[in-house]
Amino acid sequence: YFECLNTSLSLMQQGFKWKHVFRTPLISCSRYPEGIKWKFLEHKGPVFAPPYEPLPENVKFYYDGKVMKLSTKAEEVATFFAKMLDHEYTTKEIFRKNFFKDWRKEMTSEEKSTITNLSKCDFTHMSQYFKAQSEARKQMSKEEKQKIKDENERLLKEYGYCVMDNHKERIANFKIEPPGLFRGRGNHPKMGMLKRRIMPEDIIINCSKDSKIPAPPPGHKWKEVRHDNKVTWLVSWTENIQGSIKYIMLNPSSRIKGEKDWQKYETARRLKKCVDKIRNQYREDWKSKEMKVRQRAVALYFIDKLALRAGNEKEEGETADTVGCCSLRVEHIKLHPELDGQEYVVEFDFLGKDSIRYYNKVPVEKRVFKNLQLFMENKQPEDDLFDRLNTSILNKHLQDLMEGLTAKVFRTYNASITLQQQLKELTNPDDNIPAKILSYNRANRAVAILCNHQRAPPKTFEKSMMNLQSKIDAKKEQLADARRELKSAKADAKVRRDEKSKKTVESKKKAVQRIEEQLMKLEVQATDREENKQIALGTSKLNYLDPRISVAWCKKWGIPIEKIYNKTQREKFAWAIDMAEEDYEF
DNA sequence: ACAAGGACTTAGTATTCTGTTT
DNA sequence: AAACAGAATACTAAGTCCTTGT
Repeated sequence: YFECLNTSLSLMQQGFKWKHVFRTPLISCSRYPEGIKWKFLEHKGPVFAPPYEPLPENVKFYYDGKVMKLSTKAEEVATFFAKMLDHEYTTKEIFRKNFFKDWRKEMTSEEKSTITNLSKCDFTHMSQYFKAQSEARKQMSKEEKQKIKDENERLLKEYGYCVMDNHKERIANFKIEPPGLFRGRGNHPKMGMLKRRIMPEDIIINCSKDSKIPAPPPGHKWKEVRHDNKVTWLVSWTENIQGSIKYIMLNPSSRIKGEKDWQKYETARRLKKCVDKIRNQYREDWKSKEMKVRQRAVALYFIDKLALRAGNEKEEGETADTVGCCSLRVEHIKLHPELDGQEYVVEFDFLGKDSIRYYNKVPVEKRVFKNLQLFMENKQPEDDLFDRLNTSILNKHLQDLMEGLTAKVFRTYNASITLQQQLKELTNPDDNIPAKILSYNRANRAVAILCNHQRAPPKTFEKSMMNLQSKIDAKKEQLADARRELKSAKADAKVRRDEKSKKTVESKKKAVQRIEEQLMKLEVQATDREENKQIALGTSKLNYLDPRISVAWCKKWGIPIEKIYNKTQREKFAWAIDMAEEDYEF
């Protein structure tokens, strides 16, 4: 499939146009021997962050009330802080401590001996300068803005694409992350640390031997050039906060990402075939003599039922304290033999990925409840709930149950199956298109809730809700007016009985209908938005829902695909849009 | 068997773009 | 033309899971 697609695309890029392209889905993804990701790879290397531009002389930094001229290096780091001055981060103790420590490392020995207390540093002038700058940027003339746009386009054209196996592919992140202050999420012990500037000497280039190897910037050298076709990345470097590796990789629309995505959903569909067996198995295991097996079975039950993440162990003090299923601690759950008329309720309260809170009260089966009581016996709140279990034990077990099965497949499977089933349940054939789309969004929302995909309510939420409401009110009045007009036109027509007044009645009728439709659309919009206040639909749409389900649904109900997927999403899911027919079953 | 390293997916937020209203 | 709102995109952190080395 991807072979066909890419061939037709690349020919079109050369300026040709087919009369029509028939695409035949192939069953197998990979044309390569095990582990080989490509045969040819050529690219231009990364784009580096622009060099630091020192502040103009009139922008001052004050220490202890006195003007102080900073060395270039110290000044650069100071500007990072100044740019964040309005942010809550800069009031947090850990942030300030980490920042100050790293800032001092960049100072001259003179500066170091003078600047000993962050509270005595006054960045406000610098901050004002940056605010003025960004204001000025907004006020730029059309021509100036166009110039910047053109330059960005040139950069994208030159560095934003690579050639992988005869096909020109878009690169996802060809720009190297600029230096700045690290902003972790949640209560991160490293917040405020200096993210250092990445130089060509830090960069490993990956490309094929027979390609044109990208040239480092003048006067610089790459750290290494390698030719590893068992990986998909083009560029990598080691970041200084966690010491982890960062990569430049291809866009989701690329063959290599698309195939992988497809494969992911095929694995989840294989799970569909054996999930009943697996569920029976873990139910049996709740009774096992071995504690390890019981813990594994209860954890798997949570992963399946609640779509929890696996929960790898994390190094203490290196990251925010967050957990997943296997790393749950005793303090994260409460057992209620009875709660609000329900039996055996488990109350979950913990911080998951990105420090997003997971809070849920779930009635569970009696056996699970009894097991949990057992696991919690004689333990402190900070002890592991599943002390005989970790993700590698769990995944090894899953591998035995089904080839390619890991904990995260359950999330994909449950998300996709929920969407499919919710769509079946919620779609009303008699609804018009906006109402059907509302149903789609509700199905999507059910998944987002299952996966606990949250967002901060937009700052302007209340206001925009009020705006919408006043629009609705106005529309209602308009409708009342139109109805009145229709009524009088009807009465008029009854008296006069001529063609002209009949026509007037018809047109008034149409107007009423039109306004009714508009009103309904607005009301649907309001409901949708209200229900979506704290829920993020994007993540599940992009990562968990088999796109073929959505495509099939659109085809079945005659919904234009553009109503469900925007341009980027259509590019990512091109394979599914072409492949799925209206009878597709996940 | 276990820890560290490596590669890749998933995640929420910040910024920019675009179209509309004032 | 400015202001605004919502959508789209950019950004990069934070997970999962596999591989490698001891």
